[in-house]
Amino acid sequence: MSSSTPDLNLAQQEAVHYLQGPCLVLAGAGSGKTRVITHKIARLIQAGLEPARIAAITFTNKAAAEMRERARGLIGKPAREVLICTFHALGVRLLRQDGAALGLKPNFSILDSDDVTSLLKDAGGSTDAATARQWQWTISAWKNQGLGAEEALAQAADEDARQVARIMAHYQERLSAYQSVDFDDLIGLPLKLLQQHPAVRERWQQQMGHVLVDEYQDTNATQYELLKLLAGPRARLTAVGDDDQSIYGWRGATLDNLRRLPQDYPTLKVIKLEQNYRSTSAILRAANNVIAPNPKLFEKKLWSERGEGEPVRVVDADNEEHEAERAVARVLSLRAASRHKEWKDFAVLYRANHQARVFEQALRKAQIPYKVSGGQSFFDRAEIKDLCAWLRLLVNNDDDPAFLRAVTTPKRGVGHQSLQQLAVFAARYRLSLFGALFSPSLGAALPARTVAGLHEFGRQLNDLEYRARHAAGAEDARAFLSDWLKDIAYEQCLYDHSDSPQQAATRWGHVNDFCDWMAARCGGEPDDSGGLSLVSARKNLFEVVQTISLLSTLSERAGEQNVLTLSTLHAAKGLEWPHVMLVGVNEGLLPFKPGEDDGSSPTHTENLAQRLQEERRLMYVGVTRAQHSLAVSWTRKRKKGRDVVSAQPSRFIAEMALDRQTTSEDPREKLKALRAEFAKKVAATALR
DNA sequence: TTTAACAAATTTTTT
DNA sequence: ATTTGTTAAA
Repeated sequence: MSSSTPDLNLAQQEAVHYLQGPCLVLAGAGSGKTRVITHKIARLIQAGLEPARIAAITFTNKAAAEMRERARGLIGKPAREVLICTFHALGVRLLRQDGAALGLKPNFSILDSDDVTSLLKDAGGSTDAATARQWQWTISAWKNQGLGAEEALAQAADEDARQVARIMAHYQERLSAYQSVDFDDLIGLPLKLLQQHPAVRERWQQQMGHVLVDEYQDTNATQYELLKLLAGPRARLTAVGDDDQSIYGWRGATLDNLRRLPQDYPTLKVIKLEQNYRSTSAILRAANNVIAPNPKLFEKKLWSERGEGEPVRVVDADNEEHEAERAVARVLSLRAASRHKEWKDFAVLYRANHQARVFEQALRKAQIPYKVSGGQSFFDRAEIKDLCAWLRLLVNNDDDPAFLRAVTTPKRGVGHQSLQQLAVFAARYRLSLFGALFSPSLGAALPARTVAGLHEFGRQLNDLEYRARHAAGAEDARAFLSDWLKDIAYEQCLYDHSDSPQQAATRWGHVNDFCDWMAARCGGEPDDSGGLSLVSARKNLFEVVQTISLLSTLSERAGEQNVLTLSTLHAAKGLEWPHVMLVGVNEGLLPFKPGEDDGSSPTHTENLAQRLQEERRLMYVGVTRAQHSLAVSWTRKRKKGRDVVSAQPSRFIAEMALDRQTTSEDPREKLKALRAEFAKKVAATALR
């Protein structure tokens, strides 16, 4: 156990030692909030609370993994019993345990975003994926406000909204038929559960001795309600957050939660962490300047003892390619300046995922190793989704979206036409697609060849399910998985469908990574359990499968590689690097301009101002990621759709109020000047 | 009716 | 560049 006088500053100590009631810690960027949370966990244990009764809630798996690691470093073994997980993982836990009260079986499936899109396409009778996405977005927003289909219909403003509300009703019917939930349900349903079932609520409140929330400013309305219920009447709650780093408004996060906390909890203790341990004063000054125009919810001023440091650089480039070249040049020159710098000391941050591409090319050309974080996740790969569909179907036979994917991989002569017919058949008899496979009257409804294919699929599945049920522990799981892959000849399938043999090999490699990872998890790896293993040890394959949808990265250890990081600003939150380059800081891109708004969403001026504030916070987050050096770059031209348009530097660059001489000159210009001079000389000598 | 090959359109941020 | 929708061949 840690000593009672940890090396914390006064504010941090106060936050850690205040156990009398609800507590809000306003933790500025780089002020050591993870440190405060882990020390507070230690303090709670020291004060006699059982580790298993402490919950620390984060937003991302990465944050949860880091906190778990730090807690273990500080507290040792008891840390393993502390529930450290994401909001969504907590929701899963609640629903697995008590979801029956809502008519949800413990083996329910979690649909990923793509499943939801295609489900909505189907439920709403749309051929257009873009409209389905729109619906998805609207429905998600409703759910995040705690609205169901009926309420949404009742309060819908126009016919459009009413139509989406009706589609939502269909969608919900499908979800319950499939025994499936979407991401928003993982918060909304647990909330409903605790609201409507007092016995369950009291049991969970009893269980929760103290709840700590990380990144509190990112909570949405339903998450806040859930938190309040979990913390219970005695409000054993520590919320840690920073209003200036609220960048998830588009996902339903609302700063109202920060505003309401002092009102809902009159005894709330508010503690500000204002000392920054991360950045130099030059960087911090730029950050403070950027955020200054925003209205303040809580007044706070960050300061640091790290010295003035290098001035923040502004870099201009002709276009994206040139910008990438200059970024690479900067990395190389910084690295040359001191031989101690490693690749992992550098990060390139940008607004949107697609901006990564140019930088990837430039880095590859310069042979600089890199990783892209915040891009598409490992589990979004087609080959992994194929396998997950099979596994999901094994766990939950009612999971029709999984069925549709699994039945066509590998191809077995059953195409969409047949599946359409099967769906009609299943709907008539109120069966799941899987259930319909074994109906005796199926033969009358579908052609014999198709039925044969379907039966073969069903037989395979039954066989697999039987074997999977008995697979526990790493060795069993590994054996099961490789048998299965052999059974369905998946490797062959990959080679048939890939463009090139080496692409197939890469994919097969992914599949093997996936299997290794699954097996490791079945063996009860202590490392990354997604917060779902109270009693780790050996796990059944089924238990592991159920948590996959929540994950994005395969191993949290990827961060330990010595490579440069490319990341979106959103994905960069909570991280830090010695040298950061903020790229594409252009008007229209960093204060993002929604493009031509075709009147589909009425944009109020008030809304627009809020959007700008959030963009500013995003810039603030980017600036505050840097420890020693920061460069901000923009391009004079940028691609907009197919054509190239001229572009302006972001207003945020001016707002940083940097000294004028910090603008670095382009080495190419220097070279050009030298050449010109040389040419003049040559011309002069030639004249003689 | 299925599948593979081909043309076309599309990008803010994520659990 | 990737991914969806369309068309032609098997």
